Amino acid sequence: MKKYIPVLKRTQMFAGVGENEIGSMLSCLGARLCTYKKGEYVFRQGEHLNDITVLVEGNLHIQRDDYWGNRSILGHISAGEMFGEAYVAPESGALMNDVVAMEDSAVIFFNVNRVITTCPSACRFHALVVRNMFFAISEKNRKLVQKLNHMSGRTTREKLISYLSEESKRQNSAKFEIPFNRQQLADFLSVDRSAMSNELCKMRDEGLLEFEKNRFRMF
Amino acid sequence: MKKYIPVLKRTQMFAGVGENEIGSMLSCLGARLCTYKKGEYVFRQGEHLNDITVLVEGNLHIQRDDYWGNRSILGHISAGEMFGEAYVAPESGALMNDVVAMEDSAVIFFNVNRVITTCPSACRFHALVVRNMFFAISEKNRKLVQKLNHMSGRTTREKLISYLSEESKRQNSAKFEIPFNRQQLADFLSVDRSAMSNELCKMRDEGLLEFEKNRFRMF
DNA sequence: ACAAGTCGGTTGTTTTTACAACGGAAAGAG
DNA sequence: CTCTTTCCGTTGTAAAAACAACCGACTTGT
Repeated sequence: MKKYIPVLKRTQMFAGVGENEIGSMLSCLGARLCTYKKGEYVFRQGEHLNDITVLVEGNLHIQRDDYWGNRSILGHISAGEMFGEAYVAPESGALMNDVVAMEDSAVIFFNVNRVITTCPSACRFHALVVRNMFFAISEKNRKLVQKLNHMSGRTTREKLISYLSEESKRQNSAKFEIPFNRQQLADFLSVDRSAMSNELCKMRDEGLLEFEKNRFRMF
Repeated sequence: MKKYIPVLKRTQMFAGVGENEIGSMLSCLGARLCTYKKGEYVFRQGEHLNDITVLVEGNLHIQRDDYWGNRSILGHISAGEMFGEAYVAPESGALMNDVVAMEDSAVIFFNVNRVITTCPSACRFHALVVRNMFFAISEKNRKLVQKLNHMSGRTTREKLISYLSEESKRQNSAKFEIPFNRQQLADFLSVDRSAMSNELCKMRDEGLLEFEKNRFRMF
């Protein structure tokens, strides 16, 4: 497990904690290392989680099968990312997705109760980890709500307006750049790329905005 | 503030904490009570939050204006609900929405740093509050991810399949009930009610499922 | 320099959705 | 019981999106 401490140091969870401290916290946090061969399941649909996990090597797919067995990929996790933190609440019930190793991978499990209960002894940095975790989930939450707001528009135009308005506010300027190319933006908003491209151009022709590549300006 | 302790006792945040303990924790958590007349703003777009808040009386709207000033209602908060917890991370930036009192309301603010840092002295129940908060946002996170998955389908049918498959899995049965009527389900999935109703009937005619009111059965 | 690949815009067709309007069944109120 | 309201299915039409296919501009690698 020691060899992965440098990876852990760069995670949100351990932000601001030194390598030595991480090393001494591992047992306190109930850390366990598991490795998976390509194709093996890290989690299966129906399991109950009690651990927050960090992928320290490899990469994973989150996938789901619907009632009739049609599979879809919901996301992927790459090294340094945390996952499972949304399923650890006692009331959250069974996991609905599978998590599968796309290549040989290594995962560290942290018992959630050990993580969020600061030990009275030692562990000077435990409170910082709790804080990091809390803010990480909180921030993830915010992003999800925002994305949900963008996606709740009924038309492509509504979604674009919602997203671009937000980005303009966030960057506090009518001129701003977005971190997506067209395909990525379309995926983010769950719309068809060409239809979206079309809609953007219509909006430009109507004088609502201008753009060039990922640089936008609104009027 | 004391008069609202019974309300606080019923919140997620203080689940399992007695009224006496809540009373003695209030100062430790940096609690402040603010009241608002109908129409007043609790938060304004552009503010930075450092508090987790609980609405203890009245009800609030979350609303947003797009770049050209078109207002939309994103949600509402009723007594006992917690809000603002998604915006307290240092990196989360300015609030993008307004929160407005729909009737005379009372809100209790808790400083987030005081909440998530268990005080070394007293406060036997502080650790429980941290745990409650952590699980509350974790669970909210899970629900958001799930809803996002349902909404990322391109067609009404895809959204329905995603939602109903999930519900079937969750209730572990091909027969299950949903907690929505048609209009609520349509709103949840961000589609038109009549179009959705239509699609459900098509799926029924194709032999994929049966339903009656909010009772479903899948084949 | 050339080939291959990526990216973004455009167009036309088909499918799907939103929207509006209506009607019947059921539930609830007076 | 009757009136009103709510819920849900149905239909038709107009609007919008998905989809597929194509093109030109740029990049990248060889």
